Amino acid sequence: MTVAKTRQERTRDAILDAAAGLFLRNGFLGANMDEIAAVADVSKQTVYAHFHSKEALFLDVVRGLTGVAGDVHQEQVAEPLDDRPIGDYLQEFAELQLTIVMTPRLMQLRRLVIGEVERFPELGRALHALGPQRSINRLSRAFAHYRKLGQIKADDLEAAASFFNWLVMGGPVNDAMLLGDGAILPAQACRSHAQESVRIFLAAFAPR
Amino acid sequence: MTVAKTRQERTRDAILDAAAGLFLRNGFLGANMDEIAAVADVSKQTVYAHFHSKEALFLDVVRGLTGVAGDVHQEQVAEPLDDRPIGDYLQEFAELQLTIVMTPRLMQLRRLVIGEVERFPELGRALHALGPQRSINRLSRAFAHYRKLGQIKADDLEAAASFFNWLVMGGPVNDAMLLGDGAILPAQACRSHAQESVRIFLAAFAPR
DNA sequence: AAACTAGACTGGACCGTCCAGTTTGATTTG
DNA sequence: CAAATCAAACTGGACGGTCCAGTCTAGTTT
Repeated sequence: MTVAKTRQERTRDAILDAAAGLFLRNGFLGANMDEIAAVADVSKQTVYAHFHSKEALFLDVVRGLTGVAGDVHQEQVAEPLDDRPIGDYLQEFAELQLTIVMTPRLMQLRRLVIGEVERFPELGRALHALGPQRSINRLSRAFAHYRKLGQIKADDLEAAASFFNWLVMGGPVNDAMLLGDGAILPAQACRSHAQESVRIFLAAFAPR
Repeated sequence: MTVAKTRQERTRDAILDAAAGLFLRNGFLGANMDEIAAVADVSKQTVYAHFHSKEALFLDVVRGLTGVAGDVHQEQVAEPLDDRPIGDYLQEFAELQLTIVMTPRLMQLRRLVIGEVERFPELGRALHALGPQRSINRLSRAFAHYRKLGQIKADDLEAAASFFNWLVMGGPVNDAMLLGDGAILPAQACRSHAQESVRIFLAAFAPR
């Protein structure tokens, strides 16, 4: 287990935690190192002992957040390779996706990265690869499975996966981006939104 | 016409132009007033004669950009109220939407506003209202028309409009947000993307 | 007379460094 | 086993250097 942490590790985690909060709220330029140190309850010198610059700290923070986000998603979404009908699989996928991705923390991360794309383009690429792209890849693999079973009809599976993904996520994500965390869908609405997305998708991609 | 501008107006426009470029590239905190004055070829004092603070200038710049964006869209998208079949209308709508919205300038504006949503929430609301919401409202009205003609079958027209909108825009917009302006679709790809979006939508919402 | 210029200036924020001392926790020693 | 020792980690606060919003002044253009 990773239970026993050294003092160094605990300090480092405290700094990363404090920095995450302040960067997420204030952006890269809006956050300052004195406050990060204060919130982490650590001297400024210690911050610089662990991270040699504000930029390095920022990169570590954001990479950590995107990595965790990607992993959580990876683990929770069920595999398609059983005998469930495609409709059930898509419904579960959509609901999980909505509840995992549509959290204040992840929406703030997304805003932060988007706002800094000019300054840190690699963060945008990383969030893209671990976020939407990862979901689309998973869906593509599931679709290959369901195509063999004759439950779906499509030439370009990745394109189909992308359409389904944005059918589900497009509205909610973009509302949350522009309207703030208050626009995040309640769990109730997620169900019916997912349901209608699945209906539309299957109307277009189910054989017959 | 608005051809003859006073000196004051010309100066003001030069400042707004320079500020737009720098804010779009560097963000609110990343841009500075000395450079804005220099690029506008104007003294700093003059900048402050026209805008009493950096924040006021920023708000004017962003409101101007979102207003123009909304208007251009408003004017160019054709009215649905003729006897074209719904497929043709949707195809044109989608292609226009893609070419008008997916420009570097508008994507930069979107990134800027998203990055500053915490600091300036009203800008997020404005961009939402004049961007996605406006398109969705237009579509809703068109759908009401087509429903009367029996060319579409849906209970909640606004929900249907939203699904169509994000079927078209979801992937492209979000790619451009995270991957930068290089990820903007070439005109060629817009056509087929729009085509497939229309096919999916009509498979789910055309009667029969 | 109104609008604008050039550039010096103020006050404050903030990154990153420095340094003299203290705490922590493990190891060694009596 | 308890006391002494020790290196690494951390403290707290001062400080240099830079950047920048906003003001001021004295002069120029239209």
